[in-house]
Amino acid sequence: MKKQPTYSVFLADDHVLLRDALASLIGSFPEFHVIGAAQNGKELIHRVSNGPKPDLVVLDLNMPEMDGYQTAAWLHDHHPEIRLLILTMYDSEIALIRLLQMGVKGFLKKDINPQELRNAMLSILNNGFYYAHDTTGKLAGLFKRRAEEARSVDRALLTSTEIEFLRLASTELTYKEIADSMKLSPRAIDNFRDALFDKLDVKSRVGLAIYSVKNGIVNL
Amino acid sequence: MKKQPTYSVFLADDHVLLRDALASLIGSFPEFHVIGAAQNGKELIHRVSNGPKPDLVVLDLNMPEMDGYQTAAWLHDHHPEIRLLILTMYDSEIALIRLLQMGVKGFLKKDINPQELRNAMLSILNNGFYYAHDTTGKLAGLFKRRAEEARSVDRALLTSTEIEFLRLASTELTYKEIADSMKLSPRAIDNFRDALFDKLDVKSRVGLAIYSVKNGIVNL
DNA sequence: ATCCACCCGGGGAAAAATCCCCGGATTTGA
DNA sequence: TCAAATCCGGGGATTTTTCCCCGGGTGGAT
Repeated sequence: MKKQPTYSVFLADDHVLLRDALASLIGSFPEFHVIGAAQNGKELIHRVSNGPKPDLVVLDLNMPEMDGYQTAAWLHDHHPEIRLLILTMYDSEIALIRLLQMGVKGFLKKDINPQELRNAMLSILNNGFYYAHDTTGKLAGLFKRRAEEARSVDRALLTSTEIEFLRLASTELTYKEIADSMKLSPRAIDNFRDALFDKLDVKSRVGLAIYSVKNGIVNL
Repeated sequence: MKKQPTYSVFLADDHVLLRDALASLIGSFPEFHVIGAAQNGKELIHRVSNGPKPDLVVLDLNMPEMDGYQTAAWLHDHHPEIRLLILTMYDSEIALIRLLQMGVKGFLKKDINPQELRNAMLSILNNGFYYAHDTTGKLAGLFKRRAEEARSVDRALLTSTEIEFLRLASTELTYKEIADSMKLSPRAIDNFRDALFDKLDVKSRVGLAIYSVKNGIVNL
């Protein structure tokens, strides 16, 4: 029997090695105990639905089968009391805001040291949120712009249609085929492309594809 | 003092968490001991040059600063007696052959379990090589084709010019700008593009870019 | 020497992508 | 209710990409 209560944590990451490493690392923190680990969002949801609810879920953003975005959305809808910490390969303003809206309380790039992870988890549970230093900088820039012009935040967001378009633009389909696939006219596709060129600060379709990969919109 | 000799291992991976996990995992195998770990190829080379030489180097293919390809080439040139095990995110026939020519004795996808890693390391040191099951399949297909038509292996290889082109094709430069940058005529660029479309089985520039990302030719 | 693969380069044409112009419908918020 | 923003869509023009045709040079292997 323990005197002080510890937080329960559930993990999801598709890499066995990293998952095990995270599990044993988190288990070594006196404040936490790992109650389970899954290799994708689908498995996590299944096991959380049919088992004990963790205080905190640590999610890899880039997973096959069901990625961090989808999983975060589901958790936010069905178990809003569960805190979320997202691990990402890369950080981008847009990915960040998208996650914020899904009830994510913290982000961490994957190249972290153990102490940072512990700080993040404790901060989320005690303060309700956690932002790494570089993340903070991005957010600060964002809110600063929001003060200047209110539409900045909206501008920085991607709609689900835009995301769907980005996914298709990262394939070998032509815009015409993309239009068919999305049941839109080629003209509408033109608008999405141009809007995204502006929004994401790229100049060509290759730029869109690279952006999508970097931000986990497409999984390789 | 130990009765049985153990193999010395040096690690290189840019992710702290995974690097630490690998180090402690490998250290727990009775046959191995870790003599060092670096976060990129540059650091690895520096420390191997000025320190003890390991029996085996375990390398992440996708590293910033100096990636697995470059590092493998350097090791092969300067310390050919050191065995190499490469960890990759994705496996592709072409990346594989490229590494084979650099003296790499083994490949492993990153989503492995601990036992597989140990088997791989032992196999490389005892038998001189290691191929995972899926890798074996790819190689088998390759050698089969080689028997049929000798040029298959050459076909499957990328020249350094092609790699340079792929790198530039994964940016927002136009082909004309790429031509300038490579000091070639736009026509020559056309040839590279068409040859690679055929070789890599893609149909558009986006396909080239995605391929390059998947195979670590470009680092994000 | 001869064959082969590779590298470099050209003309021309079709398709795709990029970039302007524009209006109407719907939604959102003041 | 009115204004602003967003979404969808069209016309038209330019640039870029893609796809054919073609030959010359070079270096290695037989």
